[in-house]
Amino acid sequence: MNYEECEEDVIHDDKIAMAKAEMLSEDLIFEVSNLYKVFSDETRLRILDALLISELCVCDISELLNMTHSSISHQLKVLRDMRLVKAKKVGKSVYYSLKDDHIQKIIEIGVEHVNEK
Amino acid sequence: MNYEECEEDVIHDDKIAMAKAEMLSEDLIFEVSNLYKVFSDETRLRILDALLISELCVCDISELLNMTHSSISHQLKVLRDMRLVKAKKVGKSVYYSLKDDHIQKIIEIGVEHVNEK
DNA sequence: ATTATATATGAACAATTGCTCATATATTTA
DNA sequence: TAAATATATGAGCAATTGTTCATATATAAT
Repeated sequence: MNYEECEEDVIHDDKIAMAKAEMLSEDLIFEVSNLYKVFSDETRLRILDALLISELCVCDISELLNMTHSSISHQLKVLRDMRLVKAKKVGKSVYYSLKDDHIQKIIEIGVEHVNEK
Repeated sequence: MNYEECEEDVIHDDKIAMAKAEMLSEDLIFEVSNLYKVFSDETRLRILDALLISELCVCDISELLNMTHSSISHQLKVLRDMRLVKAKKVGKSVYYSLKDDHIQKIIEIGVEHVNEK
C-alpha cells in the first residue's frame, strides 16, 4: 500500500487520508501550475507589469523592455493563449491590454511576499 | 533611442515614460518570477497543498503523492531554499510544515482564476 | 501594384529543470 | 559496534523553455 519502504509507525495514515481527501484535484493542480508558469518568467512578468499601467502595442513593449519584437511577440502569444491579455488591432499595430484583474493581485502578493522576506 | 525600427508616431513615448517610471524594479521582477517558479511545478504545488492541510514527513509526502523519496526530497530542498517550508527533525524523520501564510493566498487566487476561466 | 512597416510564427539552439540512480549522512535498534 | 532506516544530495539524462533568425502575413503609403 505504501510507496517504497518506511515503517508503519512512521507513515501517518490518518494525516495522509485527511490530506488525500482535502487536497486539490490533479486537474486543478495542473491548471494552477500552468497559470503560475506564466508568472515565472521575467519577460512575461515585465510585460504584464507594464500593461498594468497602460495599454501598449508590441512596438512600445519592445522599446520599454529593450527586447526584440520577435521575443515579445512570442511571449504575447503565450499570454494570449492563457487568456491573460487581449489584443485590439488598429491599422498595422496591435494594442494589448490585461484581460483579468487577478493579474494585479497575483503580482501584488508576490511583491508582498518578496518584500517581507 | 528606440529598439529596432518602429516609427515615431507608433511608439507612444508618453505611455512608455509613464510605464518606465511606475514599473517594478528589475530586482523585484527577478525575485517575484523566482517565487512563482516554485508554484509552476505540479509536484511542488502538490507538496505545498498537502502541507496546507497537515504537517508531514518525507515518507508521508512520498506515499501521498506516490513519488520516490528522492524526488520529494529534492523538491523539499527547493522549498526550503525559498523559505516556504520549515523542517523539524524528530528522530530519523523530518517533519515539514509551511512557513508562510502567503502560500495559501497564492494557491487560492490561482484556483479562483482557473475556476472562473 | 509595389514597397515599407507592424506583427506573427516555425525551426533551431542553448540553457534550465525534474527525475532517476547511486551514494552519503544521521539516527535508531539489535 | 554493526545493521537498518529516513533523509539528503551529486551526477547524468531527457524534456521543456526562451531566444534568435528567417520568413510569412496584413495593412498602409507611395
